[in-house]
Amino acid sequence: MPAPTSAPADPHRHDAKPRRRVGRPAAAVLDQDGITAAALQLIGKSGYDGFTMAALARTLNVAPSALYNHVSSKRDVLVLVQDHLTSFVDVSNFEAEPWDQAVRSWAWSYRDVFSKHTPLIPVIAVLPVTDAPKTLAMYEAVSAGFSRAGFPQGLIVSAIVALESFIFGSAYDVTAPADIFDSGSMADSTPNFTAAVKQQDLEGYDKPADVAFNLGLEAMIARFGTLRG
Amino acid sequence: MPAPTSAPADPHRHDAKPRRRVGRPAAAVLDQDGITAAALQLIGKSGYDGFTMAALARTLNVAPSALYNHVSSKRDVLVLVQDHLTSFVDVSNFEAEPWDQAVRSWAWSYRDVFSKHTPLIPVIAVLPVTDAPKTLAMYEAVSAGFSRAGFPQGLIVSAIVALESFIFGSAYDVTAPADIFDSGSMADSTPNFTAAVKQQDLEGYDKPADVAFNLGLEAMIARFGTLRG
DNA sequence: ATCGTAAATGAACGGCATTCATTTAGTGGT
DNA sequence: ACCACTAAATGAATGCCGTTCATTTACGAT
Repeated sequence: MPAPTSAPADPHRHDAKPRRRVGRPAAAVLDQDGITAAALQLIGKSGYDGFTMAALARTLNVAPSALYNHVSSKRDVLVLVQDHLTSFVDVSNFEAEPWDQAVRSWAWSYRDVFSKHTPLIPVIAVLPVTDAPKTLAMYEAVSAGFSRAGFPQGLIVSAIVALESFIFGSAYDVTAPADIFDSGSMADSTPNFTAAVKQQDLEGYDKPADVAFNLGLEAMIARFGTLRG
Repeated sequence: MPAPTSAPADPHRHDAKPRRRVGRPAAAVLDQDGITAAALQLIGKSGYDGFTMAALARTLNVAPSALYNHVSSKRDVLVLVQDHLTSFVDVSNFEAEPWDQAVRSWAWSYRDVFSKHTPLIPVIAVLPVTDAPKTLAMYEAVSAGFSRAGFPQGLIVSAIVALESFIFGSAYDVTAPADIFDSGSMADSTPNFTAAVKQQDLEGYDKPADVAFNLGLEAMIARFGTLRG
């Protein structure tokens, strides 16, 4: 039976709250840039776990299905975010500084940007550059720098890819827990490794991920430098 | 109305098929090794997209919920698979061959194994070694090799991490589409990059991913070799 | 004026990992 | 020999999630 105070059911009655607007709005409230910005903000606040199409729609005050008028999938949104983030990577030094300095600042900033966005790495790694204009612009700036520095034309892409692979792998490394190499109760059966880990802990001023990144990056810079004509 | 030939509903009647067995089986049909093997086989057949707990259970002739008596999550299964795969990585050369040769064969086999399993990389990269005994065994073999080769104790872990980061990043690279760098209609605005890609295509006998991996790996081997005491 | 279309809604769908009450059959203790 | 305990299965249910679709509406062009 109905609650005593409730009015009888009437499908046509007016609610206290006005009906939510439906249909074409006065001006479009959504576009790809707005979606990208909202996505980036949501990811910053809730991480990639909390980043769902429903949550994204909520921050935009819109129904989830409305998003699909502007993007074709969640992956699409991730691509937009990825491309936007790439514009934060520092390529400025390829214009003024010497080649090795430029590579260094490029690589460090690239790693730093994506170490906070490792879930994008599987997306980037297989994404055609056509779908990511800002990323393409980065490649242009970097390869122009390599070219100007006298790098053999046929090796430029390979060298960039090698550096990029190292950068992506190292971005994961940044997010690893500090005690990831603690062998715990199995220390007895792994004496060499356990000793190496202990020694590293003793010597390390900097964060282990930074030491490893520096080591690999300098190796590549040194060796690739000898390839310049 | 019921179909003419159907018997009246009777909750106690015996079906033609015997009731599915419920409750404790004569002998346990599941264990972690069996789950790991089945998971690996399923991934091989259906890829990581087709790899669901329901599908895994189906291949084992078991209800999905039964899996949770032996693993605590899907991630758990992925960890088991990851650890198993690591035993396919070749560390044998650290015992007989010179250091640089050993690193080479280790790195190539490591990359080859996980290039077919890139969805595991985010799992490995942050996984405490305690949870992956075979992975820990690999680290022991590798760090023993570095130690025997006269590598300074405090740098061994950093060097391995740098190599590993490069390996993981390069594993993604293997899976990238061949025309990933085709700049298409934007070629005009990226002359340097477009030229570099074209030149690479002309010169390349080997697969681009292999050229890049070789380039980076040899850079690291050469540089790290100079650190040995 | 009218017509087409862009852009919103909300209901529905299928799939996913995971949880839970329940059932059963071995195991170990008395 | 009996009983209590527990390991290991079932299947129903839960709560998300990404995505689709019919429907509604208002702007802009003809």
